[in-house]
Amino acid sequence: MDLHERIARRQSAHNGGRLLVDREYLSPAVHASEPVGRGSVLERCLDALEPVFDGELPPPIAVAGPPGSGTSAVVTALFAALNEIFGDSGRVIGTSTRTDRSGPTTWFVYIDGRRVKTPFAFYRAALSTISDETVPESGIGTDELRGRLVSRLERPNHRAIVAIDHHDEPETLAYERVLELLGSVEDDVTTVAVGTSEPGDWNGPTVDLPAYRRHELVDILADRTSTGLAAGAIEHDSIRALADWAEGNAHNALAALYVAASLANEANEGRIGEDHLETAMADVPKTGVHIDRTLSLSSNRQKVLLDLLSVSENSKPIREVAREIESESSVTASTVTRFLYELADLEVLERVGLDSTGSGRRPSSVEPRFSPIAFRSLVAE
DNA sequence: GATCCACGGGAATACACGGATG
DNA sequence: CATCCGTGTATTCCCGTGGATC
Repeated sequence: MDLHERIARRQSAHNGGRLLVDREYLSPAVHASEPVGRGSVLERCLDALEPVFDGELPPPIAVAGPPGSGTSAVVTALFAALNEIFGDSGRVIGTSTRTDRSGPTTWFVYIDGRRVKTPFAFYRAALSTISDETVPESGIGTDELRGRLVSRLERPNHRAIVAIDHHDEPETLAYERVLELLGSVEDDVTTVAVGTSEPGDWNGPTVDLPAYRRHELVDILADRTSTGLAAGAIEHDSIRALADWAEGNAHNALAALYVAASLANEANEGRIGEDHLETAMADVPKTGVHIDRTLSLSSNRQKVLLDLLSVSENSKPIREVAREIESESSVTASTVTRFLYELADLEVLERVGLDSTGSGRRPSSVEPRFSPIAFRSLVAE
């Protein structure tokens, strides 16, 4: 966004008296194109990738940090920038950095394990970064796609660095699986494993991210509010309160900010009040999962989640919840039940044991491990 | 026609508990 | 007393089908 655009948004915000200037910039599911407050981490990542600058491939690297510590934010930003410089997408963009460069082509491929879960999807995602031809979505075999990837990488002076993000979450592409899929081109590819922990029996270099410190969280929140909200829409004290509450978890801080802003906006108030902040912090579970985990689900699961939120005031057995959801949707209770168990396996829901009501096995209930208000708002888009 | 894979439903299995059995 | 059994529930698992795309 250039300066004119910023000013225009600010102006329209004042004219319309609107609180939300840029909803997307406030979204906890969207990474900033340039991470705030992670300069030293970026440097350490570049250190680990140093051989690239000499036209070599570095050894496999792990990037690990606790939830909300910015691992994804750092890697997505870094890979986008590096791919601009070292990749060769075939696009005719004559940036100065590009024309100065000589030497081998190195693509920086970012794979989001939450959305890329099958071999077919993996090859497809990799190819779309590496090649500028359009990659079919179906109607073509997985072997065919692998063949295209291999032939592209086997050419001299062509190689790739593949980041596999969220490799240690349930049902995502595991790191070992990616290694298998890359087996036939392993000499031309190196990997970056991004997650909350290193892959099993890891003995390569690791870039460890610490949780954000308080003032860093304040900077992140201030950056988002200055662009996303009308001027003066939030007190600096409120930002500090959010940062304190989030205890280093940037996702939780941003989610609560987003919820508070949404509440104030819906109430047609020009600024975020104390009550909005309180409600927001209560709505975002501190030990929950990233909101993007819910957003990466298929639409029918999201629908079931929405129904669950509207149905379950107090914790009821899964069987009853499923029956109520059945009446609002087109699927049977049996299918809803299975979805709810699956969502619990994905850690999106938490199973809560209930007291036995009679004979038979003890029922359990499910509760969201994400912010309901943020989910409703983000899914509606 | 080929291919991927999301969908959906119900079958199969696991568990809890009380009561019968050895 | 220890174990088995039957019944009722909860949970997991499997697999055929069809939409979308090429």
